This record gives sequence, C-alpha cells and structure tokens, in this order.
Amino acid sequence: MKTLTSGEIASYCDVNLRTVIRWIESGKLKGFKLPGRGNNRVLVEDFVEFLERHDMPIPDALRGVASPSILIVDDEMPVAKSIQRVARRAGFDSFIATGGFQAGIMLSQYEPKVMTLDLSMPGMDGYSVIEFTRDQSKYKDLKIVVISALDDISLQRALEIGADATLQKPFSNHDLTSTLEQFMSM
Amino acid sequence: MKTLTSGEIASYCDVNLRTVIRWIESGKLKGFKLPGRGNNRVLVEDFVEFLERHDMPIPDALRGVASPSILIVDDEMPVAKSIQRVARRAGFDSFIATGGFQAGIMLSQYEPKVMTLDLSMPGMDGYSVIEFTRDQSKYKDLKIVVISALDDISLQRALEIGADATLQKPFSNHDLTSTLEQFMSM
DNA sequence: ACCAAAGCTGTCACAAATGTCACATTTCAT
DNA sequence: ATGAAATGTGACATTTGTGACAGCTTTGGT
Repeated sequence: MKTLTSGEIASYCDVNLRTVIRWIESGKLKGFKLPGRGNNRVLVEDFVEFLERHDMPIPDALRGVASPSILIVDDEMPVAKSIQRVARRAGFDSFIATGGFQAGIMLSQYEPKVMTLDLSMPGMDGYSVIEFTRDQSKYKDLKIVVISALDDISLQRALEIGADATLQKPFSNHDLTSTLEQFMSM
Repeated sequence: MKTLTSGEIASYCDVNLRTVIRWIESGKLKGFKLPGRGNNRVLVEDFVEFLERHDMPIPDALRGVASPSILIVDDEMPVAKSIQRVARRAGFDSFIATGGFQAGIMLSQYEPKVMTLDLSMPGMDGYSVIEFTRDQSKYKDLKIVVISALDDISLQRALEIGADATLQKPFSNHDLTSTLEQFMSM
C-alpha cells in the first residue's frame, strides 16, 4: 500500500503543490488525510488511475513496481525450467508454481506481469483458472499465456474466456521469447 | 488480542515511526506502553478504528485480523456450504474455494485465521498444500483443519506435516463447531 | 473585436506537521 | 545467553497546508 505525498505528486505532474491540494479537495484526485493537520496521502493506484483518466503520462517509476516478473505454472518441472531458461535469456525474472494452490499464492504474492499456464495439468482445470482470474479486477492487467499440447479448438476456447495468447506444445523458443517480450513491454 | 508495534503502524500508514509515536502521545491513536522503556503497542481493533475515523485506507492484511474469517476449501459445493452453515451459526465469517488456485488466491487475499481443507480433492494434493503453506512464514499462524474421508493413517500423516487438527468425514456439527471455536479464539 | 466574469494555477510567508539522524535501550529470534 | 533487529528520544531539517492575491485562459455576451 504505497502512498504518495502531495509534494511528490506535484513534482510528478510538474505542477504546483497548491494545485495538487486543490485537486484532492475538489475530489478530482482521490486521497486521504493524515490525522495531524491533514497532510494528504494518495494511494499509488489511485494516482495512476487519475493519470489515465486524464490521459496524462505515467512516470516509469510508478508503472511496474520493481522488475516485472513472470509466473510459470506447469506441473512438469522440466518443462517449467525450460520456459524459465527462455525467460531468463530474454532478461526476465520468473517464478515456478507446480500446482494450482502454489500458483494462486504466488500470483497474489509476486504480482507478476505475465503468467504462463499449462492448460492440461492433472486435476487442475486451466479454464477455471483463467475465468477466476479474469473475474478479479485486481488482475485485469495480468497477461495470461496459455501453453498447451491440446488442439486448436481448446486453445481458441482459452482465448475466448480471457487468455491473451496461446502457444501450442511443442513451442519454439523464438515464439515464446517474442510473446514474452511483447507482453512484458506493455 | 493481537497488537501492533509502532514500526508496523508506520509501515502500514507509510509514515515515519516518529510520527506514529507522536500520534500515540497526543492521544490521536490509542495505545499502551510496555514496562521496559515504554515501547508502544496498539490493539489492532484500535488501529482499525483509528483508520476508519480518519477515512484512511485499511490494509488487507488487517481486515483478516480485525474480523477473523475461515477459508473453506472443498471441491464439493454442498459439503462446503454445509461447513459454512456451521461456521455461520458459530458466528464466523467464511469464504469458499472450490479449487486449489482459488484457494491460494483467497488465502492470500483474505488472510483467514482458519482454513478447512479437504484432503482428497480430485487433482489436488492436500498434503502438498499443507507443506507449501507451512513453508511460508507468512502463514505461520494459520490454523489448518483437515476434513477428509480418508483413514486414520492419512489423517495422522496430515498432522505430522503441519495440520493443526483433523476431522473424519462424516463429521458431527458439534465437533466442527468446537474445533473452529478453539482456533478462532486463539 | 472587445470586455468582463469565472475558473484555474502560481507565488509568498508563516505556522504546524512530518521526516532525519545518531545513539542508548529494549525486543526478538536463535 | 547472545547477537541482530527494532524502538524511543531529542534536536534539528524539510515538507506541507492555508489564506490572500495576482496572472492567465476560457467563456459568453454585446
């Protein structure tokens, strides 16, 4: 729950501090006041939403927090490792989850930018994972890359319910790399 | 009766520790002092009340502590609902997860005090859920109640790897109630 | 084109709140 | 017990909120 002071926002927007306070007071920018004399604080997410709403440029420092990462969900460790290798070679940090429960925990803990998902994991329904994730506004920006040996129809269905891209196994490292690069740079 | 240190509050409010101490000293935030040199402690409920009074955002992590809840993990909705009924009758809020992925997300999102876990969910290894959870210091206070139709040996094994209690299906509402009450009051 | 009103932002100075730093002391985990 | 990490404290440095006022742009009417 990172917050910004009125002064920080003023410098981000290259605007006078007085003006920022007026934005907050008029309700244009959502914020809250500290108990003391009412110093203002604004949640980073509220500030970003404010910037988007007004088509204002978003400072890099506020976009992805640390270094955006990738969550690799695959029950077969060798496959997961190989995806991880490709990711690392492209310069991305990644984490591996070999089960649904782990995946859920790690997703909410690391807040990765991209999740690769094996559709056909034993006992875990990849489709419901996609649907559940898409229902949560918290993960609206998460990119889901489905990686599966299933047929085109299954992949098509994954796209329909919310996946952002699909890769059919066996996939080429080149395709995976370009997909990751595309989403990680968004 | 969970308490917070001045430092924890400082990081929750994204404010300097010095400031938190001043809030407490001026009476804006209710707290008490340890015998030693007067280190401050604040009851979670007092802190939450303080946040509400000043229209400040309440961290997710504290919602769970302020009003402790139960996460019910069971793939059979009827069973889950019946557990939920018992919980509600005992006065506890609860959430239902019907899959591992959902369970992971909800665990980290709601930070429940107790998780009931069906060991034999299709495609999801209950044991690995217990082990994974126990590995994370974040969930060291989570109480895991295994509910399963498996035999005593399986339940015993669950206890050994970290479950806090087991209930054999079919369970009596009375046993479930007393188990929940025991853990929720800790 | 002209003018005035209205709305937004910038400037200034001051008081109040918050942050910083160093160090002694206490807690906490082992 | 014992060392590492967190906390309290005082003095001092910065930042912030506020009100009043001025400049600028927009708007609308003539």
